[in-house]
Amino acid sequence: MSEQGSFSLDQAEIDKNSVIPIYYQLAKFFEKQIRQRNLLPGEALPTEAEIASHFGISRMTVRRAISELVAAGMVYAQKGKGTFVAMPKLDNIVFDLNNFYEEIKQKGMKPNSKLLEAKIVRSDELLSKRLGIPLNTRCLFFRIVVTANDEPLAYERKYTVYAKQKPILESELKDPSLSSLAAAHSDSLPVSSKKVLMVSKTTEEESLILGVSRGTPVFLMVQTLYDLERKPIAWGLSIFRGDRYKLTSYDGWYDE
Amino acid sequence: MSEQGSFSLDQAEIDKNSVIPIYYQLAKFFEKQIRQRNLLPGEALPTEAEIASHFGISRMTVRRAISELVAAGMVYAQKGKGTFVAMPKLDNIVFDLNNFYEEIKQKGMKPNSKLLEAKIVRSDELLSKRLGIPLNTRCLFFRIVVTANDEPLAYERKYTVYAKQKPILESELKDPSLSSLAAAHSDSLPVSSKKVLMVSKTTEEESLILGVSRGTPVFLMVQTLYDLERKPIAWGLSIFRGDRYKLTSYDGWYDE
DNA sequence: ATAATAACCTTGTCTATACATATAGATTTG
DNA sequence: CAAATCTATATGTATAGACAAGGTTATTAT
Repeated sequence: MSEQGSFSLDQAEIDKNSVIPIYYQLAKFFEKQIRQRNLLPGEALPTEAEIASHFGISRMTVRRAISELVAAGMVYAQKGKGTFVAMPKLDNIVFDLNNFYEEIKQKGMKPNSKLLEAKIVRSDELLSKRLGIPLNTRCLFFRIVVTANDEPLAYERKYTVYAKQKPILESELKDPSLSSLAAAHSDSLPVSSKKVLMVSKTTEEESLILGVSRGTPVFLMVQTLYDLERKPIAWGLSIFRGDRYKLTSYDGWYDE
Repeated sequence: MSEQGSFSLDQAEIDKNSVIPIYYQLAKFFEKQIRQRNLLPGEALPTEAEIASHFGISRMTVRRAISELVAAGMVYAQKGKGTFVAMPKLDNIVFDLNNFYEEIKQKGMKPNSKLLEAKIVRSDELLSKRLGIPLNTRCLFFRIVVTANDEPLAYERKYTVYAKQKPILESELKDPSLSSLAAAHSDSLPVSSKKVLMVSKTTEEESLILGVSRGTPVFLMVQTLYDLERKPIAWGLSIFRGDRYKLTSYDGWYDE
């Protein structure tokens, strides 16, 4: 298992006499290597013993450095195996609209997602720009309705590049999230994302599908997924019924 | 400086022979004490040496436990002084609408907030229920417009209990955030909050103030602040122009 | 060949110690 | 009296070593 990345411990400049703590210098070194893609997701870091002896420092100091990266979610350690670069989490950290599947369940309702359409399309000018691909490239298009107790809550339109040219599996329809669709059909994995949350009114089509009158205020979320080379690989637009959905956030850490 | 809280190290049940790590048991003990208000914000934890000798464990193990709490933001350590319980942060972790002051500045625009009105009102039924106070209690009422380059962006209405009966200071009008208003005029400090983000259409009054046509889609944020006893001490409603504002979130940790 | 075992490597926990650095209060000094 | 210095105490960094426990691989026994 050879490391094909351009990573090497020699590139690190650790000054043991600096006022900056060694563990901090070391943590920043690894963080930089990961951010600059010299260490890729899934790759192993050198073992703690290797790092310690390479720099002539204590293993505990190495552990202190790595624990910073673990806390930041950039690496994960497995007892007996090693420490590995994590897959970037594309969780919604700012708005929780995507995870509303769980919220619906907690309210005792039955969440479901119905696929309205799944087909191969040729990219027009707008889609080509959004996905950074030539005109008329073949892409996958999905139209999905998310329901709670069979009442429509959200309407989603999603596009991914169609690199693998493989058929759409039944199993994918159970989790039609943008990142899993992108992982299944593009030739690379999503590692970063951009989300924009806006408010809007429903169009004629959206009103029909969501079963609301035209012009109902809605949340509108636009999401773009990127791969390691910062190339967009998927694009999606979700519309959430404003009369049925709200975002709640509790701050502070007291019981009761 | 006597600790008047019901905190004592004796209450901790640390099992040194348990499979659960000592540092973890210790961290959970302190977390529980803080959550149950036996250790209040600003109060000092016992020193690391005290804790270590009390339980007959190493100081490094104590530090490991405390570092968990520091990472969780529940305590902060000051070199040479001690370790103290932190004030709960009421930052917007889920939606960043409140911090849009900064965002406006980053776009090279000039943010400003104009006080439309600040007066003492008697609570009606609705406000009494929201703040958990008797009918006709005296409260402070604020109406604020936030502008960017003199264009109105948001309209806010805020209520706080008027416990201190002290006049409204000029200085408060520079930072008319709900938590600073509550801190200034209620008899306790806000330590937790609830925020709800919704979409709506503007009313006649809101349209006039924001300078948009009636029925424009807007973000609507309702915020309630609570003190240590879970008593609501402030309530606010913010309306953000949907045609001028959007929430953007970037996930993943790669450069460029 | 297959299965059980042993050896080895990895991270996880814990100890005891040393010194650095920041703070606050007491003491000394001008 | 006031400023400077010392001293005690607190957290911060770093070390070396021991053992635990999960995981992999090579060895051995059947």
